Amino acid sequence: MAQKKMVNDITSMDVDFAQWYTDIVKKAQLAEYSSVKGCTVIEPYGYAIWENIQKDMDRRFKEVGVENVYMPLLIPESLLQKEKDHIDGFAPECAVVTQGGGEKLAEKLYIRPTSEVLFCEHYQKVIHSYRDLPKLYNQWCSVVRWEKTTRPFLRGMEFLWQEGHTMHETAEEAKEFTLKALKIYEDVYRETLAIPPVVGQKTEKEKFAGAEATYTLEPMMHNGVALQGGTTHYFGDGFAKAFGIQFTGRDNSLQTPHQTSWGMSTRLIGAVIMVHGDDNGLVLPPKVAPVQVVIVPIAQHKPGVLEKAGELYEQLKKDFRVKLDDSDNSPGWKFAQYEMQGVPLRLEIGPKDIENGQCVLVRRDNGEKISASLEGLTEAIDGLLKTIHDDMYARAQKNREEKTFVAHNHEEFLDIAQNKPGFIKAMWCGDSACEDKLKEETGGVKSRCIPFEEEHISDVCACCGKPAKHMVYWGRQY
RNA sequence: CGAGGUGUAGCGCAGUCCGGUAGCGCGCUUGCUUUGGGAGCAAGAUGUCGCAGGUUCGAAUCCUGUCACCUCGACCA
Repeated sequence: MAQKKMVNDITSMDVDFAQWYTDIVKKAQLAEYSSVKGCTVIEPYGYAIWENIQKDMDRRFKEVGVENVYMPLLIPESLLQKEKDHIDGFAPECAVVTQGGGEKLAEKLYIRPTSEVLFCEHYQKVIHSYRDLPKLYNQWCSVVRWEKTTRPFLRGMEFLWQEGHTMHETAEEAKEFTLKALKIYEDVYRETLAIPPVVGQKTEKEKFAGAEATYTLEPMMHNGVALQGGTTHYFGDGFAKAFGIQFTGRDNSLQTPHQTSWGMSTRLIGAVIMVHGDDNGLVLPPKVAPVQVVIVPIAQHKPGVLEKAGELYEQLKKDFRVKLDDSDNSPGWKFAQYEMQGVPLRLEIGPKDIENGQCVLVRRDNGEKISASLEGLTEAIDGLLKTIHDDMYARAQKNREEKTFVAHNHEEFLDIAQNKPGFIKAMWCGDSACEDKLKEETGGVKSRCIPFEEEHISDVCACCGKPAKHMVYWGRQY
């Protein structure tokens, strides 16, 4: 970071990245621990970020015809067992209700780890004709997975997410929608969160339990570690057959629909922290920042200062999310506070500024101070927020590029895995045995995805030397 | 679940080895002075020492158990 460290409460990311992350979560007042391991209290400031992400995603879903619904929290064991791969994948990490109203239950109820089977049970009841398709449903809810290690926003026992579940007349249409959902997610990353993820398909070994194909978005954190930050799945008709979902087709024959599901979670907040944050705290993309501009009056007890600050607040709040901090804390304290909280722009207004008909704008992302005329201030701020977004995106992209390495052979692969944190681009034969071997040899480097834009690095697999089928991104993950 | 570490005021810590009834800094409250990078002075308030047992006249301190959190592994969004 070129920027000087001005906030001392936060551990430097170069000293201890994990501690840095925890410090930000706590100091920026995003979340607090609760008395149950892995279940965190999301505080107002953290939740406001989630609400902004939600609004943005929800709008995009609705633009393509997706409708919101709500499914139950509890899943009967028999229902979960209908699709074998699915229960094999999820049962070990489920919380199960065995008692209710003081009585032992005749059938165990699973707390949803994901809701595929509930959607299927419902779709079986409401899909009868090709005229009922497609069904494009989404729900905003929380799910529970009994994780062994937990971290706020990155891995919790309970986490908030959205899960989309769609049914289509043809395999072709379902496959297309799987990619359409992926594109929406990619747009959210780029346009809203200012993060450039690597996008591609999961290998057979890494795909979702019960899916035919899984697509993924893999943003890179500041320290070179990947985060699986959203997946979309094409299910074929496997679940539909297991649940007896059938419809009468255009040719009057009985057919089975084809299915997709896709989800993104509060983990996105973790990604924002670890992609954009610096040693002074959080750095929020303007599109999701709960406060886009904070007004800090200087020498606020002097006549006219608070009045002017109030006027600016009234003016700016028409176009931006603005906060006026007229508390008695010193200006220095306020600067540090809003830097920790990642507010994109700080507006300082003091007696000297008022005399000159200007104010001082300070960018959180690079610390730049700008004297701005009070004339045309709205336009200036609007332009600055856009520039901040673009610059944040460019920095994230640069970091990803600088921490992406090419391995032409096995030796290079192991050397990079050992010495250079980041993504590795290398050829792969398609055999999951090679994935296992590389993971074992490197102590945790796994295939991230087969990107849509593959490059030709060599003719042979970087592990076994057999003819290569794909170029794969590899890396360590949270 | 394996290995290591930490639990004392809202936060960060000292005190634990060698038992004697609780301390520091920040924050908080009130007042005055301050305000362009975490303000100053003065006066105050705040603790079942993670929890449960045990030893002892007496336990933050010794013993046993237990829980939580953090870091590193294995598993996952």
